[in-house]
Amino acid sequence: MPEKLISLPAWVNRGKADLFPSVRGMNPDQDLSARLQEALSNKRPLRVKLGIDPTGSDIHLGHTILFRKLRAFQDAGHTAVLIIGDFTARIGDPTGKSNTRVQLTAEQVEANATTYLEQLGLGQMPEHSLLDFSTPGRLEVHRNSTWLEGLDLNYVIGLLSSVTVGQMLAKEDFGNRYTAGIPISLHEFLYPLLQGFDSVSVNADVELGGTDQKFNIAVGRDLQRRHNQRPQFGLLLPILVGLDGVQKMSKSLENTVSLNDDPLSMYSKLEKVPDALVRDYLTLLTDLDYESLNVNPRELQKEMALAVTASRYGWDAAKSAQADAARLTSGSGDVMDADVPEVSLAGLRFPVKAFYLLSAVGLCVSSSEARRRIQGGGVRLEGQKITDPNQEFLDSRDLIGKVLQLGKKTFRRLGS
RNA sequence: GGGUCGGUGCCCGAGUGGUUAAUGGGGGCGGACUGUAAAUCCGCUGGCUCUGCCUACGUUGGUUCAAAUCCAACCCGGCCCA
Repeated sequence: MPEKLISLPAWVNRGKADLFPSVRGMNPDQDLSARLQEALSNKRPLRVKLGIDPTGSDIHLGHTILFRKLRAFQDAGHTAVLIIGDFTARIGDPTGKSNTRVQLTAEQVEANATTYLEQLGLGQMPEHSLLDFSTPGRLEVHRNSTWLEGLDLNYVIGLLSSVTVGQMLAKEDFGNRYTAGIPISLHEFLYPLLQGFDSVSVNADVELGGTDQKFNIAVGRDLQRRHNQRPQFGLLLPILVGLDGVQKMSKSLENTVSLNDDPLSMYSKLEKVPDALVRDYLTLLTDLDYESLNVNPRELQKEMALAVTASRYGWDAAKSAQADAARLTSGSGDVMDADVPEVSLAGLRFPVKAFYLLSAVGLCVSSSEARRRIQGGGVRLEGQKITDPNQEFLDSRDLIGKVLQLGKKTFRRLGS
């Protein structure tokens, strides 16, 4: 053993759930550290692929752990290859129940893609940008319709022949659904193949994904081999558990922190994350070192919330969000100068009843719900509990500038 | 294509002619407690500027004073057979 083994850099390892292949040795096809070494000596950056499905318009913290890893590769001099799954999104992945399958139009998909890129930092101030958009050679953005749209049937059949039904059913979620009698549409079998074909199309060296992507990324390796490419490495990161502390962070489960949340909401949500999650959030969403931090669980929550908010909005904004959160929930009613999201009262006809105000302002989705909230004792105006849903406010001057509170964590400042 | 079972509120799941906006559980939300947590306890959980009105049990029609409950057709799914 003349050469000594190189170890994987810390920035690759941080938060890593799985890496394959990961045979320790000098072989750059089997050992990612050797591949990184090779890239360095050949001065040929690796092509690191990450695919996103523009099915929604919001990026949440669950997505950002992948983007952070992608950014780490960029910062180490490699090329981030971002694939917008506009083609696949248009078809609509019918996972789960069949009746809610939403067909997105090309326009919707395009609009989503645009807002995604903006949230990732396109055209934003570089210092809080998730990805590096400005350094030449560090980012490629592709839409997979470019190569998927024109695929002919012969070719598709060829793709299909490369995987067996048994292999598909061995995939955990297909297998579970199959045995549970939950419908699987045939075209869902096409998804892993199309995603794999993306890897071929961009000649990826590494593909990033959540742990649920192992199968798809492995299919990509098979297809690359069939196309005489060097198969990619799969670098898997954990699926972030959402605010409920149980299920994965997902918009449909309403347990997300969105990148677009204002600093106060972001901080407030994060500082009450279940204790068991704080460590994961710290390692996956910040650069802080867990071991070096305060051991008091409450303080840990706060430090984590502060750091995550800061990574998005900067330390000043995060600190003032923290201060506002403390003031708003202390119950002192000292709420006057807190930086609370403002809602306009324009368009309201006075006199206005309390429950109507609540729904008009968007704090409750329906006026029936607003009535219930008030009857349940969860609504305050300027710290003062409102008890009668039919309480009337005669003039907008009675309301403007005041803070309306729903429950413990939702606040709106009433503006003109 | 044939047989068979099934489609109920955010989810699961009762209800098989009449106080049924529809039992129960989960989840969610609000309150108390607390660390703004967990656990626990209590309440709420279709819509409507609401003492009343409206819409709901796959869809559409029908029977009936009255249907989620009966009938018909259709749509969708599971399983078995081809």
